[in-house]
Parts: sequence; C-alpha cells; structure tokens
Amino acid sequence: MWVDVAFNLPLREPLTYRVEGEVPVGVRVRAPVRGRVLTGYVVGVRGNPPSGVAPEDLKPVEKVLDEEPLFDGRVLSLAQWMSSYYLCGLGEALSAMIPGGRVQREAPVPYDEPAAYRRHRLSPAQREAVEAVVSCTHPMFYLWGVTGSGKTEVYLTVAEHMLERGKGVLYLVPEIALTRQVVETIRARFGQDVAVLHSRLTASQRLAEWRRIVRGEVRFVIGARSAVFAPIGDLGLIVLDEEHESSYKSGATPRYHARQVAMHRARTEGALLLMGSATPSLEAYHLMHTGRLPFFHLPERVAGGEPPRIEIVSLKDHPGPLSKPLLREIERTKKEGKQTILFLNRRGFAHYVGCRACGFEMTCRHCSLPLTYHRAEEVMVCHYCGYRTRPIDVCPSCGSVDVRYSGPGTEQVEKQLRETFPFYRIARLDTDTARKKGVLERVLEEMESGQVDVLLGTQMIAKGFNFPRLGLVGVVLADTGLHMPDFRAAERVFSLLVQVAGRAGRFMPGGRVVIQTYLPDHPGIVCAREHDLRRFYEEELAVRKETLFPPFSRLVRLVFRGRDERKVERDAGGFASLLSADLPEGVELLGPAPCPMERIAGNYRYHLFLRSSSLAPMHDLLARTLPLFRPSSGVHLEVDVDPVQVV
DNA sequence: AGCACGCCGACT
DNA sequence: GTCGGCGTGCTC
Repeated sequence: MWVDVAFNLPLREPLTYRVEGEVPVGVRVRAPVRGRVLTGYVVGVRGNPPSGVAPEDLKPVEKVLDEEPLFDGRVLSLAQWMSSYYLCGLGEALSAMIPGGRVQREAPVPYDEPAAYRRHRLSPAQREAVEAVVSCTHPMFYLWGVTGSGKTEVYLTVAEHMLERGKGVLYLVPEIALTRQVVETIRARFGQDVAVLHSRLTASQRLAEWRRIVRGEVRFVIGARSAVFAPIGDLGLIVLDEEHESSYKSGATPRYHARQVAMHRARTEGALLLMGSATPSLEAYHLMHTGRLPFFHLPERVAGGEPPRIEIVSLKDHPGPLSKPLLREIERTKKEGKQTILFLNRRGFAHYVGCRACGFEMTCRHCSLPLTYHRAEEVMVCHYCGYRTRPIDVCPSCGSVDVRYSGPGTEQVEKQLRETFPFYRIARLDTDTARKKGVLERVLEEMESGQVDVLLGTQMIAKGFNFPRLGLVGVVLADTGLHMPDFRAAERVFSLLVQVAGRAGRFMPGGRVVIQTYLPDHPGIVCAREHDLRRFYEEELAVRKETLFPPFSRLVRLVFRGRDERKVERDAGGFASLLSADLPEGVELLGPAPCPMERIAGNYRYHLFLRSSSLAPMHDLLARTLPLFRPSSGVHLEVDVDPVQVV
C-alpha cells in the first residue's frame, strides 16, 4: 500500500511512500526526503499509487514509529484549518500541535495524591454567572470579573457540569508554572482524569500524556498555549483564563493564537469557549459591546472591600528612580509590619549609556538596540542577542568623559533601596538572580512567610502570587514600552497596571498602589488610577477606529530577515510589488519598511503589512502569491496572521 | 527547510 | 582554463 506523509517542511503537498502491510493514518514514520531521513505524519492511506508520479519513483518508508495512531480525522482537519489560516505547511501545523517525543516503554508522569478538596460556596453573583454560562447557546461566552471576584470557581463549576454530562474539558492558562493553586484545586476535584501539561514535562512525558488523551483516559486537560490542541474527544468546554494575555500567541511558525484556535474548535466541535479576564483585550471588549459576544460582569470581590487607592507620581516633579513619595510609602508600609512589591520591567543597572558631549550611544553590534549596563558583572549586555562587551568611561567617538548612564534597571534600584533602607530585608527577582535553580521558589517562600520586607522584580513577579502580608505595590516606571511604535502599547500598559492594582488589594483592606511615570496624563495610566475601564476602552477604541487598526481591521505581517541588508530590502520590495500587482479591492498594502527593531542578532529586518476589514481577501491573495515567491538565499520570510508583536 | 543543478566573476 | 558565488527547482 501507499501512504501520504506530511513533514515539518514548508511543502504544499504531502509526499507519497510505499509501505509494507497496514499502516493507519495518524502514525509517524521515518522516510527519506532528498537524501536525508525525516520524521513525518501519515495523513492519508491509499490502495493505488498516485497519478502524476511513476510508481517506481516512490520510495519505501524506512520505519513506522507508532503502533497506535497519534491523531484522528478531527485533529487532521484542525491541522488543515491551521495550515490555511496561518499559511503554513500541513506538516508544520501537525508538528506544532503534536508533542515530538520518542515513544518509550515508560515515560510516565508521576502522580502524587492531591490534597483533599474543599468545596467553596458560590456567592450569589457567582451562581448567577454559572447560570448565564450554562444556559448560553452561543459558542462563546465572556466572564469579565475584577481580580478576586472568583472567576476560577465559576470556571470549575461549569467544568463540573460538563464532566457530569460526559463532556471533555480543556482549561487554558497563560503560564502553567504560575498556576499552582488552580492545578492543585483541579487535581483535588477531578482526580486522575486530569492531564496537566506542565512546562517542565519532557518531550516523552508530553507524548505520553497526549496518548492518554487520545485513548480517552483523560476528560480534563489543563495547560498553556499548546494545550489548545489536546485531542479530547467530545469536547464540551474550553476555558481560556486571562484572555488578554499575549503569551497565547506563538512566537514561531505557525504563529497561532490559542484564542483563535479555541474559537475554531468551539465552533467546529460544538463546544463552549468560556473566556475570562479582569482586563479583556480590546478585541473582546469590542465584540461584547457590539452584541456579538455574550458576557457576564463580576464587578465585586468575593471577599468584598474597596479597590486599592492608586497614587500617580510624576517623575518630572519627583526625581527617580525611587521618588520621595514612593520611599515614604515603603517606609510607612514597613512600620505597619507589611510588605512591599516593586515592579520594574527592566533588568540590569542602566538601560542607556551615551555621551552627553557628542550624542554617541552605546548599542549592540548585532542589533540596532541600546546595551544594558550590568554593574555586578561590570559588563554591557544586549538583552536580545546576549552580546557582551566592556563598559566605557570615555566616549569612543569624541573622547569626552561626560558619559551618562541612565534609564535605571532593577540592579540600580536595588542598590538605592539598600542604601536608603540598610536594615530592611530586600530581595530581587529577575532573570539574572533567578537563573540559579531554586532561587525563585526560595525567594517566593521567604516573601510568603514574611522574611522579606521589599521584593523588587521584573514581569516575573507581576502575577500569579498572593502574599497575605502585602501592603504596597509600587510600579517604578509605568512608561516602559509606551515609546515603542506598537499600536497595542497603551493597552498593554493599562492592563498591566489594572492587574497589578488588583494584586495589591487582594488580601488587605487599605492596600496601596504607587505608580511612577513620566507620562502622568497618559490615558492608560489615568484610567487605571480611576478604575475606569470603560473609559479606557472607549478612548482606545476611538484611536483604533481613527487609525484603522484592530479590532477595526485585520492584519497580516510579513517579516523578511537576513544578514545581507540589501538582499532583505530587495526581497521585501520584490514581494511588495508582487502583492500590489493584484491587490484585491479593500486590501491595503503598508510598507515595506525597516522594522522598528531593524537588526536583531545580526539579521536585518524589513516588514510589510496587509490590512483589510476581513481576513478572507488577504488569505486568498497570499495563498496565490506566496507560492510564486522564493526569498533569496540567506533571506527568510515569516508570515504572521493577526500579529501581536509589530516591532 | 536543505540540497543539487546550473550559469557568470577572480584565482591557484 | 577552473573554483565558487547564489538564483532556481524539487523533494515521494
């Protein structure tokens, strides 16, 4: 017999091989492709050789890797949809969906007995929410609830309802590592029917879990982005917690968005997609307020209490990195016997090193980005490619000694904290300090048990943790990212601030938040202070409408990258003219232009955008033109449908 | 994606 | 006269 095999290659069609005996669709095989032997997925079986190729030219499969299929027709049609939606090969889609581990006799995921489950009584609002969700006839539903409003209990109650009716449940979270409590609750409540697709699983363990799911031994799957592909049969519910999180978008080809895949699965498999967040994405808000997405609002915390008071400190009036008002609050918090968390999304000592005399700026030789000064190691580091070089104290361009180190990072703030409060117990958590295994866990434990007065850190401490003695949350600089030419910058800042504020008020009444900024009048910052979400969404929607960005349009981004700038530019221009030659009505071509981050790790980058009110004409155009275009050698083209990153 | 085939510049 | 650049085609 003959089998059609899809490989992790940008090929349009599967390739056909000869095989001995019966081989089902869904198994992996090793087969020769142009001299080398690759692993591919059997996506079709045929009794007769295909026409168009001489049967004697068909090579035999070298080895069949699986006894049992890894996927069925439903997974295959999802892969086909992925391939057409994200404009990638079928094999590329399957490779992104299915774990690539080796089949081993034993790669079991250890199962430890979960703690006993204590059922919580639902509040009237939560019961109402559950009612609204289970009676929903639309394939999607949104739970818009402030931090602490008990969304998780609603998800779990709906999940229980689905499981009782024999349906499967998929529960997606932005980062499984930060969801220990939820995972524990779920395991306690649903036992061995649960598969936890943890980021620490090895490839073989992932595959072992995938097989358990395929065999129908699992009815409940919890995991991050890639868990959206879990082959649960008779799917009843997909929970998408923290819907606004950008980690649901894949950074590699195919650049899928778990929310988009979940929507598609919900529609085609007859399941309900239940999304939730305290700060919905602008897309979700727009759908809710144009009546296309039913939703329920949970405006109050289960434990009651007022939202925290938020103070904005203008760094123009109060010099930083730690202003007088913030230092005063830290001191007061310590005197009350409470703890402080300080956020700064910038590690290292100084983010910018330049010469005041001639304007020389110290940038990476492989990236068009400034280098960060790391004081502990006495080295300049590029945070994009890792390039390291010696710091300067004399300008290499003009010889001036007026070299300025500015743009403070966590290292510098830590230094100032220790100098100001020599007797406080201060801890710092960023990729530099948490590199050593166990440090993260230890510091968080010390924080929980009250052995730390001030915890300073980057994004990695921004979510997922609840500290009972927390009294103050300080945002050292809210503006990071606002200068980037990214149409979602304001939305990101706003949702970070609202999330951070939510964390502060969670346990203690009278919790305080201090936000330092050079842009005290920025709408994202003002609205966060006022707890005025609607106003932010309406103002930001007006901006998007004016500038014609999502949700008022759809985008496809095409990035060209390579070492040779002239070739990259030429290819971007060449493809642009190919596109403009038969640009459909209503599709706009923007660019080509150098990316805002023009060079990363030695690669020059150019991009162009297609924009239209709907995806269909752009899909058609690209399905037509991409096969006609081959980038020059050394140039790579990446297609990003619904891009999130645009720099 | 890789790898081979094939046609134009500077070199033992 | 060749070695090697990368533009183009193909992979069962």
